Amino acid sequence: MEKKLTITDIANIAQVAKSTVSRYLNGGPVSTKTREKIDKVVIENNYQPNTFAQSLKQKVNHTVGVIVPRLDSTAQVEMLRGLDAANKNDTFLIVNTYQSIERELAAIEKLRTQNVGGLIVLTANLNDELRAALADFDAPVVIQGQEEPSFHRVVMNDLASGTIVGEFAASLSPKNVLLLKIDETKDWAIGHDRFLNIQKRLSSTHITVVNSNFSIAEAKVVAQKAMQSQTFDLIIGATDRITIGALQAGLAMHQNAQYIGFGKSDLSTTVTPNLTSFEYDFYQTGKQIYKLFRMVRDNKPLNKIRIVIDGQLTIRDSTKK
Amino acid sequence: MEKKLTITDIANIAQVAKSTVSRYLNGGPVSTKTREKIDKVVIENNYQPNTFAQSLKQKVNHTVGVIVPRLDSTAQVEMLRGLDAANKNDTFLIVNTYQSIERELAAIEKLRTQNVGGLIVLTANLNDELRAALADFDAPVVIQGQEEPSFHRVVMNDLASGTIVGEFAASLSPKNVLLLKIDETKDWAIGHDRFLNIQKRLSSTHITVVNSNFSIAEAKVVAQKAMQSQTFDLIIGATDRITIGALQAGLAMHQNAQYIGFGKSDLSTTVTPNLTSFEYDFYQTGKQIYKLFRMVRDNKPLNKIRIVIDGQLTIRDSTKK
DNA sequence: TCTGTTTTTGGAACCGTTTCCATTTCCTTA
DNA sequence: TAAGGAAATGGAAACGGTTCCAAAAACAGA
Repeated sequence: MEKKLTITDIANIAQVAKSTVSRYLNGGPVSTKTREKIDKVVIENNYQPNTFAQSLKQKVNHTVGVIVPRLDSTAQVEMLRGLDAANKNDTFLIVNTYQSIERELAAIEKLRTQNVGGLIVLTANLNDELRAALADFDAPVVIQGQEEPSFHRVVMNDLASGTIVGEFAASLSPKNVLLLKIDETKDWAIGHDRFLNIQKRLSSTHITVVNSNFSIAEAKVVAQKAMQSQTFDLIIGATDRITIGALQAGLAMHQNAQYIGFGKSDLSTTVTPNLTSFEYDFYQTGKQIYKLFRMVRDNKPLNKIRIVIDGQLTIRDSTKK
Repeated sequence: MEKKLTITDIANIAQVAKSTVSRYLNGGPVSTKTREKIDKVVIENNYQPNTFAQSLKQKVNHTVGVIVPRLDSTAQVEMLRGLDAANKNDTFLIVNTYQSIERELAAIEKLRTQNVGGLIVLTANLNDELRAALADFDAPVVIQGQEEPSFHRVVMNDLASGTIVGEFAASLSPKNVLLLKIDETKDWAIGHDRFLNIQKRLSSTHITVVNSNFSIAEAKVVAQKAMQSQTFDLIIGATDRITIGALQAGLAMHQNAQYIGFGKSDLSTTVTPNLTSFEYDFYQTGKQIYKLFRMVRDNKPLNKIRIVIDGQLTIRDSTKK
């Protein structure tokens, strides 16, 4: 708990000017002799420069704001883990916006006042105001999750995924399908893209589409309501959690259906039956996001860069009668 | 993308001294007339003070490091939500340590070099090195989760909870009980305290104790192994996730048992049967942690403060035959 | 040894705020 | 209307660094 030493203290102890200490710290020209002198003092006193003073003067800073819509999601947490793993020397300021656009705007504003050196936005939903706020953010911005041509971005290939899932679903020859979606105004990628081709491939089948939110509980309620009037033999949920909600409902109501989810959570292999699921590697995706961010910050490319992440279907018990 | 305005710019435009603008910003004495003048300029230019300069000058700094062992836990995420909700004007630097002590030490060191104005540690496990690092951290520290008398802390009343759960368990008159614990060297509060009184109350019953980690998958495997040699009629898990893992195993192996968990996750009401669980309100706990932190930072109390959080048992279908 | 060039160093200014202190302005009251 | 005290204001110094520039030291070649 002792008082923190400043660069001036170090300079005094080492009998040099503080500009020399500053140069020493930043790899400027310093003679071997004085370098050793300062070395000794710095190590002995475990000196750490004050980052605020540094950032005040220097223009770039290595704090990167990360905006996350929700933390109770395996996908998001895995991406954060990927960011951490790929991270070189940045500090991430993680802000959870709880899926609220207002909170997201407030977070951006706050990060702006903190002069963060960049922004990584895991996004579910952009409106014009948000787009504007991000567009004139005064540091590099990379987004994930939505196909927004005006930003550098990492997107999941939901259109292709939908095709794969749709084809597999069709191969099961279902009679009556329940799709548990997310409202497309809440999340276009998941709400719209992910289901577009599923619906196409199942166009000759009877389909019921209902919206849920991301919680297991809500999905269960929504599924229960749908099941009251009909019997389904195939249920596809927008995420694993949603599908598990539906599975709980189905089990309780003794509906003998097959289930398909999206995502990659430990839940899919722990429920009974294990869940067939279209899986993305979110950990690797996180690494990609960081790489893209570095690219953008270092090279300031003129055109927006787009990285696409593919996934794969893993078939488990929930689609084996 | 325009250049950021400084307080000097604002002062010039408004034709006042920058000290006046500063006072205006910080609620000092300013006449109505100049207040209005400055108001206008600040709003028109969307002026935001530079936080680095502020932190440089002010002694307290409003970035608070939050160390979290894992993000894939409802409890932890809820506490973070509580922190956010109670937060006045601090910025949280969330660091996920993935339950690794080395990563936690590294995080503390890094946060120190960033001059954070305090530390909130949601902790599962402290060793001597970690204790030492936290003890001479040069800013207020508050921990949650473990009973460490040398720190300001918020702890869950696991001893009392164990008594309640133990009594309820005894009232079910089980013949053969399986306890799914956490290794006490990994998490003393959950591994030891939570189970101490459960075991006392069930001392006349046959008990099998096995360790798991926090994942559903591991719990399922561990439970399966235990169930291979015996049949249990009551299973108590250290967390809801662990209990759900056991439930999955039990269902698969057609063991007709009752189940009790700990925690407060949406999972407990979505599995079938709904889980009887001893519930803590982690959201409120998060708020308490922040309040304690503010207390400590503002008043620098001489003695360590301890706040105890009680929970309550909620009985659901999993203990109704 | 002297001059000229390069390397190292110290001093001062600056980054954008807050805060202290002295001065000015504004009210009250006599 | 003058005097006194309270409230508002401006100027300057500080916070802990970096950076510019000129001076000093070290080195090189003749």
